Amino acid sequence: MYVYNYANVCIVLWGRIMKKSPTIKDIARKAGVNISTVSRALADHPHISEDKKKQIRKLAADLNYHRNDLAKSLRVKKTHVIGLIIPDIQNPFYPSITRIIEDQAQERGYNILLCHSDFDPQKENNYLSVLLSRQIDGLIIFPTLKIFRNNKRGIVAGKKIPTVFLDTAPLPGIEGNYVFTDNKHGSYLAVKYLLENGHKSIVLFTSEKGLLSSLEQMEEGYIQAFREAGIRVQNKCIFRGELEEKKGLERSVKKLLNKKKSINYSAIICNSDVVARVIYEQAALMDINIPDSLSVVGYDNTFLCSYLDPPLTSVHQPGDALGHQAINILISQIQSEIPWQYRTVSFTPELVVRNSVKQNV
Amino acid sequence: MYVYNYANVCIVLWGRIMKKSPTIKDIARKAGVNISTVSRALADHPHISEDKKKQIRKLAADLNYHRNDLAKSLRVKKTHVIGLIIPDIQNPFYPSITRIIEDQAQERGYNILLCHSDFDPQKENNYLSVLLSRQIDGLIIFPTLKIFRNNKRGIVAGKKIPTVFLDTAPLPGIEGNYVFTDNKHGSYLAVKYLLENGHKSIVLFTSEKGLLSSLEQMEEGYIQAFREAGIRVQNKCIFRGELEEKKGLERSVKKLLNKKKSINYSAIICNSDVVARVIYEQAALMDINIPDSLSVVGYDNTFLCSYLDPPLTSVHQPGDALGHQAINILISQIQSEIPWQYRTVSFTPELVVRNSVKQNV
DNA sequence: GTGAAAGCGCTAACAC
DNA sequence: GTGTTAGCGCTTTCAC
Repeated sequence: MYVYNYANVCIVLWGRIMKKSPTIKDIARKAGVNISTVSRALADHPHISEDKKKQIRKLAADLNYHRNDLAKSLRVKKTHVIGLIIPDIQNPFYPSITRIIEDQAQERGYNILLCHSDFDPQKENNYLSVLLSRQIDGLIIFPTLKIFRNNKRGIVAGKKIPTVFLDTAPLPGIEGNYVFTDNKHGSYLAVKYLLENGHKSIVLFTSEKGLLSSLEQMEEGYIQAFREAGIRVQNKCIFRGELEEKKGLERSVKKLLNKKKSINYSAIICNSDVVARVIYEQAALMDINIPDSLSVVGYDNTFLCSYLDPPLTSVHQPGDALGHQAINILISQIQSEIPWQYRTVSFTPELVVRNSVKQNV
Repeated sequence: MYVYNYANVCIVLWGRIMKKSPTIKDIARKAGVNISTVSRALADHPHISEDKKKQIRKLAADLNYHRNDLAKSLRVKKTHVIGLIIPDIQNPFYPSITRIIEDQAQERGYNILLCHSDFDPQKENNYLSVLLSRQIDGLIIFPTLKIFRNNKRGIVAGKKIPTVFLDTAPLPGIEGNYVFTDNKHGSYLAVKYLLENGHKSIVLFTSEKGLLSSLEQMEEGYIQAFREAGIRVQNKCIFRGELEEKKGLERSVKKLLNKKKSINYSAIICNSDVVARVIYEQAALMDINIPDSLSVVGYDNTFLCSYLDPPLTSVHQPGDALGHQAINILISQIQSEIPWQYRTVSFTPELVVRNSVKQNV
């Protein structure tokens, strides 16, 4: 590719003459004023005469001028870009959160860099590194727990970028804003409901230990509900599957359903509606009837619930509210001119009963 | 906010001493070399001795150095950022496309700025302007048709940013890459299938004239199918609803269903599965049975289809393939060192038959 | 193999 | 009210 600079106006590219993007310098030359005057006029600075402002704005429009935000950001040390790291936009829990975050951000002059982590600490770390290089003003993340262990004095902590941790209970010693659902209570509700309906052997579908705060919390709630009922929890009823990718999830679900012969559980509590969906699919293939021979409780209460057959009983997480809080808190911190007091917002989940649990076993 | 620069190492902020992000200058000073040496070492330039490289890399890691990409981008005139403008991530057609685009981009060193247009030309324009200011290297957009009329010599065209137009048949005189489904054929298939099943009065649910290329195409296919069958199309069978926002869509659907008494149509062809879903919802409220008193054909063949009751017959659009093509073409153009030959890729849709159409009327 | 220096486009402190 | 100028952090050309 051959590029020649020609009088600061054109570039000869591939033999064709193309316009170089105009800069304030070009506008200044045409208007016969200094570049700082242009800069001020376009920023609607008070001490510039209205005439000049009008003239300069017209010139800018005529030239199809667009400010180079890179230069501005480099200078003022603010990018108005927010990094958003979610597990996977294809999980129906995330689109509404993403949409709300983007809408609010846009309204307040920020843009969103979208990243998918798949709950994979390594992907998460890579993105974090990229986002820091890009000088994001703030970060919203559904973090794995490893991020805290690996990066305590590392990426997030070291750079002190305003951060909202979503779906994570506060971690001792880690400063940051936390917005989450009380997942301990969520699983507690699910277990309690199942126990009340006579279920005894209830599996909790979760992941490898120490992956996600929300899952650790769910385990606690699960255990607590049993304890309150005076029932001992068997270790094998906590099932650790692979959540990271679709194939892995299917494999795990198959494995779990095969175990039904040995451990005769009657119900599964999932950590998301997506897991429940896979259970429905695999159960159908194995001729296991839901809810007659297997009860299922989902998590998130996404619109999948009403479309599944039978409709899925699920623990409602207020996705919209989580997104709202996250973006508002983040922008507040970014724009705060006084020392920031970190916020923790938690929501209480509710059980939404549909028809995937067998009554009065 | 009071900020003091102190020896280029620390900043006193809100009374606390905070580390300023280290720059290559800091590394250079510590290593006792010139900043250009550091720059070269970190870029793995060939003419730097291995010893120095090692030393400098270690120093960078120790300082938790992250290159300032703003400065780099400003200098090299490449941001490695791609703008993605989609209507709404909450429509289940878009998450998989988005995911694929982001994945491929990330793999090749690009990041995605996510924008929601809601098919609103004004929002679209605003985002375009923002993205240009941000100096994106490329753009993927589901455009409204107005963009072409308003910006022929304007935003997109004027700046010559590599662009992939998604879901739009090529527009005469507008250069760019086009990736789309042959929606003319899609609606043709739907009408043909309905006619074969004895339906006579078939409504096409579309939007205001001239909003989207895909909808204009659908109209053509719709008309063609009738013409081939020797049936005259009545104007009132092309229904123009509001797609932009949820409330508007519901209102339009209600209006259309109310018309069933006057125009006794037996089937509706939707321009998306989401529209079909709203029809299902409203029909249920109005005690209209699907498919007995109303047949519905969806569009996109998203996973909604199998979850709706009865399962929705829908025209399949290969979302994944669209996303794949779009991002690959875009990055190819961005990285091309020779004059770019614009590409047009179209996919042929298929009708996926389920149970939402009454047979042999 | 390494250093010196220019400059990307912009803002803002300082001058008048 | 407007001009001059330094400098954000980086890459890259040109010396040596």
